[in-house]
Amino acid sequence: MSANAENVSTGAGRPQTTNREELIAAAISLVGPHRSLSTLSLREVARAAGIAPNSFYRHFRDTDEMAAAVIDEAGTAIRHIVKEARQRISPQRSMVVTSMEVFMEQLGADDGLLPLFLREGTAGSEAYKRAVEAQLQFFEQELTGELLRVQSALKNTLYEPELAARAITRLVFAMGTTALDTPPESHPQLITDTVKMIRMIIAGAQKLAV
Amino acid sequence: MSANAENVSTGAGRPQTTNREELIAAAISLVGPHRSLSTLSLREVARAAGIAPNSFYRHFRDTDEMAAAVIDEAGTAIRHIVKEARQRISPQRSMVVTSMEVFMEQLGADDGLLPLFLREGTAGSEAYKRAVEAQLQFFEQELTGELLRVQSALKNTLYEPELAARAITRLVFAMGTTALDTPPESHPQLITDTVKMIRMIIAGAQKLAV
DNA sequence: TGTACATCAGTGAACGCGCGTTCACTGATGTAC
DNA sequence: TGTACATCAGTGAACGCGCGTTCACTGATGTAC
Repeated sequence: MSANAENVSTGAGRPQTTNREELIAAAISLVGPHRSLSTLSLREVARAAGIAPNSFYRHFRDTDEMAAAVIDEAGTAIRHIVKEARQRISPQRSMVVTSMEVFMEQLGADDGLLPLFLREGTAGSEAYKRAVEAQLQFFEQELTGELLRVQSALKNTLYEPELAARAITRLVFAMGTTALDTPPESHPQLITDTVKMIRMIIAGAQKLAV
Repeated sequence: MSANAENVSTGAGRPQTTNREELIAAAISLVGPHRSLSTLSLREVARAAGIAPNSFYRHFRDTDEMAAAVIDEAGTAIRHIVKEARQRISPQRSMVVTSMEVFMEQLGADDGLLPLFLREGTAGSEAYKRAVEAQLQFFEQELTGELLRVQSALKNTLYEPELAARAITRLVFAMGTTALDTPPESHPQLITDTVKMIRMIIAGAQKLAV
């Protein structure tokens, strides 16, 4: 996906003054928190990146290929964020609350990668949706493991832990999508609400296991 | 919203051979289960309805106004479906299972109104999203009432019933959106999974109430 | 009953616009000799 | 060190297309007289 991402000089040729990364950045800044990638025009992206429209073809076959690269980048970035978030989790702080905080933090982050990701999972072409779905399943697996670890430490068992993880993941993403369209003042309330919902799911999975 | 919906003859004039309803129907058939209303062009809709492009203006100010009418219609239709579904609920059949069945039935229905509704709630303009959000809150209220009724009959109490209703609603819509992009063979599995998730939420709300 | 008229859905032609895409070209670079 | 050359990102001009929108027009109808 990123064979051409580095400014490699293999042999000869005029060096790139614009590269794929810059076009991707231009695309991300253009879509902002509310537009969909599929509404971007080639000329618009080229304009934002400061190149002639036809120069776009030096980097991508078409806008679909660029959109795939953008989603790829967003997925990578989000995986990295999740990894980082896991290191914030400590015995003192609830995993659920910490994760939600990180999630909402990222919703408002300047790079806008999480909003982009949430959006393309529901709008966007088949290919985008598949990319997002793959990431979601990755999160679900991680969360399943995390749930089992915590619960077994507490000597609890869970009913269908994969389903519980799936419910939590989908719910959080749904609430996150809602948050995109509500003012930031309402976000703390949204977080506490979502945390309560997650607690219901976990409590229910415990209860049904008995 | 539907002042001109009937073929009223007030005074005089050439009678309509095409009306708003036909344009709305054309729009619905064009978007199908996967396209978004916002990608429809005026000319495309006019073509599908068999009128000249400029005739479109006899019925709607622009495509946005038509889209609003489409969502309005979808909302009305879905409210009607919900009402009908409630009559299928009996002491013998679980409310949760019955509702999910109706929901999935509508996902595959020919008119495609529910898919349209799910889609515009996440894609689509601000105005569409507000329309969908309003319907969602309506569902949540209904479900809260339903939950309280059933649980009090069972001598149970619930922790934050509104939140439980909200979690269930959002989860069902999220799973429904997923179902739109998966083959029908996988739908039975999706239904049983979603039913289990709903049971977790209800069980959790019961447990946390103690 | 007959006629003039207002109403109004629908029309064909035309407009300017942004779009994706193509073409032949430029010119800076690293490499081979 | 100098020169010829292959490479390749970037360019300006041009294309045909579908779009939203406007204009002046048509013609079927119900109503007033």
